Amino acid sequence: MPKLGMQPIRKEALVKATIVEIGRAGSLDVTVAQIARRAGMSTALAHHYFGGKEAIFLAAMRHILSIYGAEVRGALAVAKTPEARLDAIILASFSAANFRREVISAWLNFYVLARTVPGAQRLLSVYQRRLHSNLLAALRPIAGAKAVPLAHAMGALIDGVYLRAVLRDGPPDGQAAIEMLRRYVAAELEGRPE
Amino acid sequence: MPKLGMQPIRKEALVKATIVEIGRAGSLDVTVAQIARRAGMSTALAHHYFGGKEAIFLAAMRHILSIYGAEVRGALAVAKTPEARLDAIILASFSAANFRREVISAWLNFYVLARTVPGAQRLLSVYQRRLHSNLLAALRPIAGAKAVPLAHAMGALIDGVYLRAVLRDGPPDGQAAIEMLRRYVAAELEGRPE
DNA sequence: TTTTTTGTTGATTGACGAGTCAATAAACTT
DNA sequence: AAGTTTATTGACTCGTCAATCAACAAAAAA
Repeated sequence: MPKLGMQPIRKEALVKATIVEIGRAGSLDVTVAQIARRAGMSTALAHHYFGGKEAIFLAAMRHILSIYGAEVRGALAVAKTPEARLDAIILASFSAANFRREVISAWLNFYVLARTVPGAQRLLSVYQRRLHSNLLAALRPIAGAKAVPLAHAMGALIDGVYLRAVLRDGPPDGQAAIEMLRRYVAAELEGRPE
Repeated sequence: MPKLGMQPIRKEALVKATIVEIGRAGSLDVTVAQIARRAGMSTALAHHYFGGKEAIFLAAMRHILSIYGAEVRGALAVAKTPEARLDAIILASFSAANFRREVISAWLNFYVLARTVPGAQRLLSVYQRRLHSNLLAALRPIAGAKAVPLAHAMGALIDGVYLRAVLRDGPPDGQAAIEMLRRYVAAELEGRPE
């Protein structure tokens, strides 16, 4: 029963299954068989479409980062003031779509993957640079010379909150994370400038 | 030529070798054979002394956390004011001993390990609770009601800085990290209290 | 001196997992 | 209708690795 045009459907199913399985396992120790089973196909088919495990992982990572990127872009598009833009980035970073157990778990493991696989390293760098430049663009008009160090600190803080969310059990608290970030920004901005 | 009292020596060698190997590999995908070879013994001996791979990992993790803990304790002992205590924690967190490539890499991977292995989870929780209570004790007298959220944020920020250090290549910049933390604390504290 | 304890390893086992292949089948092309 | 491309899988290969075992050696205890 070979219906045609299966490729994109299968690939998407595999990518989503990969994220779920990494979330479940809590590590990259996930077999192609597990992923394929969850996606409802044989391991051979998974290999057929992606060529190898690493390619599957990279596709899953790209998927997560692209969703995050799209969400940030969307929120930035409607934000008119620098303050609103900054808040948009914060909100997108901890939105229900991104700040979910499995996604965070996958994201942590992609950090580990980036230590080994150059492709993953590159993807993560892109994400970090984009985050940084978005933060900087929003901060420059309102934070003056503080903008650069503040952007760095915010990036690190966001990553740190993600990291900690993964360890606690129970659902991650996006609202608390958002408040933590807002509080920090407010503290830095209300001080005397320069 | 069985000299006696080898156990502690062998164990220590294995623990150190484990940290090095995890740092090199950038992941927990390290074989017992690799660890044993670096420690200068056979795999069978490694199993003999530790019983299994997981126990070796846990011992390595305990080792890293205990060094960090000792350093914090030492620095706190000589700090007299709350400000000095806070700074002591910051300094210890990014000291030359702890803020090293292999150690950071191992530490990141222990975070991943904690998602799977209850023993690792427990160790990490202990570390986090201790860090939090140390921060809180130092902050309470100088930050008032802000102390609790500030302590949470500092913990997350420290973790985030660690996380980011692992991705950049080249040696991690402890000085920059220290300045980031100090700047953060200063910003939060200089605002009007409460 | 026999026995027990501690140290040590080469060789082996047993499991598991990534990737390949050959084969089957249905759709599209010519 | 014959040929080609796409979809799909069960079975297999090959490598790796954690863990175990049997054996040997030397020190300490009996």
